[in-house]
Amino acid sequence: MTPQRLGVLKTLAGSVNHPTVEEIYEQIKRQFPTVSLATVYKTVSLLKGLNEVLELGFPDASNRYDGYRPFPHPHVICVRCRKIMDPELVNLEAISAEMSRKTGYEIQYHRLDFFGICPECRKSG
Amino acid sequence: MTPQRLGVLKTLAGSVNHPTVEEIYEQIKRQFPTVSLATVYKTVSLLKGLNEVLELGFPDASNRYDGYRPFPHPHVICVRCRKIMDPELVNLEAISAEMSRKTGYEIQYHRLDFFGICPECRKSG
DNA sequence: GTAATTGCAAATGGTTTGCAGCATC
DNA sequence: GATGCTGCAAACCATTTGCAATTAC
Repeated sequence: MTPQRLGVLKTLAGSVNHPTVEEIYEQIKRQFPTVSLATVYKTVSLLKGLNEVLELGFPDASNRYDGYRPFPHPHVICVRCRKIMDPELVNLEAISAEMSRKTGYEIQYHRLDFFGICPECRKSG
Repeated sequence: MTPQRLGVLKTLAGSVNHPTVEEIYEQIKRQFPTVSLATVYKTVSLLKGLNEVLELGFPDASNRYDGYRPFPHPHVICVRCRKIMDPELVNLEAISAEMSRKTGYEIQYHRLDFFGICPECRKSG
C-alpha cells in the first residue's frame, strides 16, 4: 500500500460521478504532484481484478470507473455531456438465466446501458 | 455506388456472425484485391449513419457489425472465442421508459450484452 | 465535367508496457 | 535487503484523417 494507491482508493470512494482515469489522476495530483498516469492506470486495473471497482469501457471515449457499486448494474449515459447516472436497480437475473438457457452460454456478467440526452443538455438546446 | 461499397453491403448481408471490419475487408479482397481497409471503414461508417448496420463497439477488441438486425437488441458474447449470438428478443421498451421517467433523460437507444463462455469453449476446457 | 470516392500513408488517442530507480515492509 | 511499486517514455493498435489520383454518373 502506497500513498499513490491510497489516493486512487480515496478518489474512487469519494466520487459518485463515474470518473475517468484522467479525472482520478487530476484529483490525486493536487495532493501528490509527482504521481503518474501510468500508476493510476495500473492501480485501477489492480482494483478491477479485485472486484473493487466496476469498469465501464467505451470504444469511443475514455473508460469510466465506479467504486461505489462494483457490480453490474444499468447506466444511463448522456451522449452529449457524457454524464452517467445509476437509476434504481433493475434485476436482470431472470433475463440472464433465460439467455443462458436459450444459448447454452455460461453467463458471467452483463452490461446494460441506456443512451440519451440528460435533462440539463435538453434545456440548453 | 461503387464496387467496393457493393462488396461491403453484400458481405454484411451474407454474414450472420457479426464480422469485424478486418473480416469484411478480407472477404472483399478475394473478389476485389485492391480494396483498402480505409474504404471499408468509411463505408461501414456511412451505413451506420444510414441505420443500415448496427455497430457493436468494444473497448478491448475490434468493433463488430450486424447488417441483419440494424436496431438495438441483446447480444450474448463469448469472452474466450468472441463468438456473438442473438438470442430471441427481449423487449426493453418498458424498462427504457422506466429509466426515462426515473432519470429525466430522453433515451435514444440502449445496449444489452451478456458475457460468458459459449458451449463450444465450455467443452474444450 | 464535376463531385464524390478510393487508397495510401500518417496521425490519433486512450491504454499498456519495459525498465531503471526507489519506496515499502 | 528483497520484493514490488513508481514514473518516464516508448509501444500498441483499432480507427480516423489528409490528400492526390481516380472513378461514378
